[in-house]
Amino acid sequence: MKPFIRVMKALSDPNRVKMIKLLQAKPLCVCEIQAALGIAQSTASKHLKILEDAELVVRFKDGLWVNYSLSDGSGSPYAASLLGQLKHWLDDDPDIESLMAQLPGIDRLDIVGKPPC
Amino acid sequence: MKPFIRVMKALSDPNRVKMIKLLQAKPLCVCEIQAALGIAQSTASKHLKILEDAELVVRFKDGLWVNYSLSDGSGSPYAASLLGQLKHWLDDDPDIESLMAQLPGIDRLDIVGKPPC
DNA sequence: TCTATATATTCCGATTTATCGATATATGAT
DNA sequence: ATCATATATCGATAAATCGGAATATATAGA
Repeated sequence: MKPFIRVMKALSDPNRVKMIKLLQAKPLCVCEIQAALGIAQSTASKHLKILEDAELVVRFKDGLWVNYSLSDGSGSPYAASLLGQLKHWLDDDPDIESLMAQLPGIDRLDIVGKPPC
Repeated sequence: MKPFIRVMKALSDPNRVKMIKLLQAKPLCVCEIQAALGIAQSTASKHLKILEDAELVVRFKDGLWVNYSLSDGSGSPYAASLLGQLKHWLDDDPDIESLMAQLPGIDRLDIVGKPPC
């Protein structure tokens, strides 16, 4: 029961669902997700932990960055099923559409904002 | 987004998931569900409203009783998908097993407890 | 109409959840 | 070793959620 509830709870928050949709495009680091959603860094990190605990996403470090990507679902049949459905669900949702539209402009190297010249 | 979130939230509570599993066996009235779960009547009624708003269950009145049964899913693809999966999910969960085991002993006519003789 | 009963709604306290700012941790570079 | 930076954790606050008791609503029967 617990693992199932964990997956449902994880997908009960709009920001976390948006994270899943973002990660369908490509793996992203915390700061990119944070920028795409316009939320505080601590908030993004906590949401990602909840998604990870539900086995919906996996994390792998790359130097200073921590990248997240969708889980392959092997750890949880509930996560696997929902991830599969979410591949086509919500694609025509206005919030999701505008979110995905701005994703190409998001790059971890632009976020810090290095001073010119 | 809202309809999807509603379904996920509805299935994020153990008591509501148990209600879905109970209704897989047969339609039940509020008092039967309340008795099976051992919760207050107002609590049962409130949970059922949340499930109904998510289009996971439907209600039909029969005199003084209000019966609930699983939705056919035609109103929400999210509800339809989750209801389909829940047909086989959690069947071996200890809580669900003991819950279903006591279901045959639950009857709306026994709940009121008519005096003997 | 009055009574009894099954359900819905309201009210309230307790717990959880979402969010952010501040701080701690970890890693790469100097 | 020190510094800078990306991320995680902690602390606090506001909002949402869950539970039950009390009350309101609706319907069947006398």
